[in-house]
This record gives sequence, C-alpha cells and structure tokens, in this order.
Amino acid sequence: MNLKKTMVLSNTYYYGNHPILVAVDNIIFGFDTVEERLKVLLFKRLVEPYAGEWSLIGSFVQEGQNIDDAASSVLEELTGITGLYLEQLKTYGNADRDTGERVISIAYYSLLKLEEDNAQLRDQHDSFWFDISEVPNLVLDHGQMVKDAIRKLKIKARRSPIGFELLPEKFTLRQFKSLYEQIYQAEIDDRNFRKKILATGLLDKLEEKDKTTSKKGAFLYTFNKEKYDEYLSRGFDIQFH
Amino acid sequence: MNLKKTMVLSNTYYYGNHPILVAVDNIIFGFDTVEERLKVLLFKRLVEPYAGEWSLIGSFVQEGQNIDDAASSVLEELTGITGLYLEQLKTYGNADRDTGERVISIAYYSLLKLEEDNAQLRDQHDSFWFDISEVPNLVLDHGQMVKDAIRKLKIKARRSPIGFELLPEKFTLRQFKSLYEQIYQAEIDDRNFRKKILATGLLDKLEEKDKTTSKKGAFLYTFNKEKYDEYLSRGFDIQFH
DNA sequence: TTTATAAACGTAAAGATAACGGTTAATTTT
DNA sequence: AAAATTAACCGTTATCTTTACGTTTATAAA
Repeated sequence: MNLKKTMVLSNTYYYGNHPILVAVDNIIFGFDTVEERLKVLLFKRLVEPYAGEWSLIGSFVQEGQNIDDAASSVLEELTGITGLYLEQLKTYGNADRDTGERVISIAYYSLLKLEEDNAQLRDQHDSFWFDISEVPNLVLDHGQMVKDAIRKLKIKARRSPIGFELLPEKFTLRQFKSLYEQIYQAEIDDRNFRKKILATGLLDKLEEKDKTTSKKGAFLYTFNKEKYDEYLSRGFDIQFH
Repeated sequence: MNLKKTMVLSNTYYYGNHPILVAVDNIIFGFDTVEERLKVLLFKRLVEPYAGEWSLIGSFVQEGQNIDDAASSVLEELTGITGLYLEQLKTYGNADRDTGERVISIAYYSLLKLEEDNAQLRDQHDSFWFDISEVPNLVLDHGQMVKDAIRKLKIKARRSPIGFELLPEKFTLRQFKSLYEQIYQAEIDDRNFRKKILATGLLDKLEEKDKTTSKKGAFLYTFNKEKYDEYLSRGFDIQFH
C-alpha cells in the first residue's frame, strides 16, 4: 500500500486493518563464573501447545501495556529483580511462524549476574541454563532468536563493557577474560587481555584475592562506576576476537 | 506473567489475549552524488490524522502478510524497484505512541541509489528528500525512528561496505569519501581515505573519468562483486570517524 | 625442599593510523 | 602563450596499537 492509497482511507485510517496478537520473548543470558561458561535460560513447556519442548520465556503484550514493559515484567516476575539489563533484539513476524494463531513476537535479550543464589533462577524442573554452544532444539523460531541474540551480543561486547552486567560485583581478570572467550568462542592471550582491559581504566583493583583457581590467588577487581558511565555516554570500543 | 501462569491457560493459550494493530514504517536513505549529501525521504501527509505534517512512509501489516513483506511492499510500490536493501531497525510499541488507536510500529530502514531519473523517487508535492542534518519535526515518534536509523547506519557502515547500496554503479573516490563524511558528519583526510579504501581490494578502477568537480578529472570506480560478497560472508570492518 | 602452576609483569617486531608535504593534469585567467 | 589555479593523486614519517611470546612470582601440594 503506498501513501496515496493510504490517504484515501482518510477517516477510516485505522479501520479495516487487521489486529494481530503480539508477544514478547526473552533471551536471558547469564555468565557462570564458576564453570566459566556463558549460559542461556530455557524453559521446558509443560502443556500444549508444544508440551515437552524447550522454549524461551515470554508473554503476550496486554492491552495498554508498553512492549518494553511486557518484556521487563517477564524478567522481573521470573527473577524478582528489577532494573536488569534488557534490550530489544528483533521482531519476528512471518505470518506462519506460530502454528496456531498468528503471533508477532518482539524478542528481547537480557544480561544478568548468575552468581547469586536466587531460588527462582536455579535450575528447576521446567527451566535450565544451557551453555550457549549446546542449545537444544527449540519451539517455533526460538532457535533463530537465540542465534540472533548471540550474534548481537558479540557486536554489543565490542561497543559496551558488557562485563558490568554479566560479572559479579567482584571478579578476577581470569573470569573477565573467560567471559570474552565465551562470547567470541575463541582463545585470548592472557597478557594481552590484561594489558588492554586495564588500559581502559574501567577496573579498580581490590586488596582481596580469589584462590579457587590457583595457589597464588588472583586479585579481585570491581568496575569503576564513574569510568563506566563515562564510556557509556562517550562510546566504548574494544576488540578481542 | 511468568511461565507457570501462562501454562495454566493451557488450551486457552491464544484466547483472552488482546490483538493489536501492527504497522511497518520505513526510513528510506539515499545518497545524492551531485550534492554529496545523505538524504532521507519524508512524506507530507495530505489528510487526517496529522494532515500537513511530515512523516515516514508505512502501512499496516495485513492479515497473512509477513512483516518483512509488508515493509518491502511499501518500498516496491513507491519506487517500482524490487530487491532494494531493507533491514529491520527496531519496533516501537509504547501503548500511547499513536494518539488514535493503539498501533505497534516495526521500523525498517532502506538504502538506495539516488542517481536514477526515477520519477517516483524525485521530489514531489507530497514527498521530499531531506538532508539528514535537516530533518523537520515528524509525526508521532517518527523523529526518534529517524534518529535511531541514523545511529544504526553509522554502526552498519563500519561493518559492511554500505557504498555498494548507496553509490551508483560508477563513482569517484571523492563521492565515496563524501558518503562516509555524511554518515559520520566528520571530515576525512583525502589521502588516508584513498589508501584505506583501496587496500580493501573492493574497488576496480575504470578507464573513464568524471570531470564534474575538477579540471583534471577523477577516475571512476566500481565495486568488485566477488570481493564484496567475500566481505559480506567473512565480515568487514572499516573505521573512518 | 622441590615441584607445579596460575598469576603477574615485560618486551620487541609488525601492523595500522594520523598528520601532512609534494606532484600531476587539466582548465581558466592573464 | 604563459601563468595561475585546483582537484586529484602519490608518498613519507611519527605515533599508537596489536600480536606473539619470554620471564618472574607466590603459593600449595608432592
């Protein structure tokens, strides 16, 4: 329909068009600092449609509800945490993507710290944290959504200090390096990583050490919030893959 | 709504949810090689709602129509050209973004060559190519859409040889440079640009010269399609700003 | 006391970037 | 006909960045 045809509708601008069910789906990433693995949270569907199959978590967009609010509600009700990192990924809208009624899905991805013993986030009978290299077959086009989210995360990690959302308050350089290694699925040279990441000034070294992976112990670091905010506003660019 | 609550709905999985009008809006970019300006195509609305105001072109997503097809239809019916570059930008879905009925809009952006004497692409009484630095006030959240599209284009231009979509078949290095200058709204050193862009191997030098901007004349170049496809699949990275 | 190993520190060669000077080919002006 | 003009084109160097890899340190376990 081009503009002129649309214009003819005039008073009937909205009328005669076909409303469609709209949902949000959420690709939830978490970094396991113990296993040093990037994970994605998936859900086993208990009932029809697609009972027994793995899927993302989502919900329908309700009357009067902003789409961003629909996405953050899903996340908040799942985790009990507000203000988690959440960003729109892409909208999936092939007419036949849902085998039941037509549903357009707006996919979001979120990043969260996976250290806390948050009961709701623990593996449950109906949800599981999958290694991003071992995602099972998913319902509908959710597999494509996860693929697209991982691709987006790679790009995001270059232009934003993503560790701030994925690492715990205190972390070792080893953990930070392994986060990048997981995202890019590639080895990073230890010494070069250290140099580059410390040169940003983003990290404050603490007195404390973590001895879980070595006899010597590795110093813990935190993000310098001021530097972090500065990079967020002025732009950030780092490359590891 | 978390998964368990959703599950309880079971057979009524789709039932009870609220269908919403969904539209696509298109941010159409064109590079004017004569003026050496990056332009965006906007439309003066002739009738209500918002008569007399500038807006993007769009359409409602029809029953059974894929969202990507809705977006490409708008573009094809406007230009008469198929296969133009078109990519999804972002979905805008605040409940109150449309002052009439609720409409969720999926924004797309497209890139096209602006040289051809295509009547439909010329400035008309109801449409106009605006310099990207001189975009007027737009209807609803269309101004934000254009802003977001320009931001996306900057990122896109780093990771893809965008000139292929925006420049004519034959072009000068001057024109290619000015395209990047327009995208990044910054001056680029002539000699460094030439070195960097030629080093990619993307360009084939022709015998022909263009004398419109100098006495000496500037050699024309074309994209090497093989190299271009290679970069598209293996990844591209160039920085000018 | 020795061994083992992650952590931490350092260096040098190669490559990329930024800044800028000089030459060329043609037209326009004198 | 000669001089002036100007975009186009070519080249150099200093500086920063990246890559690759060698060395030392602190501690627990053998």
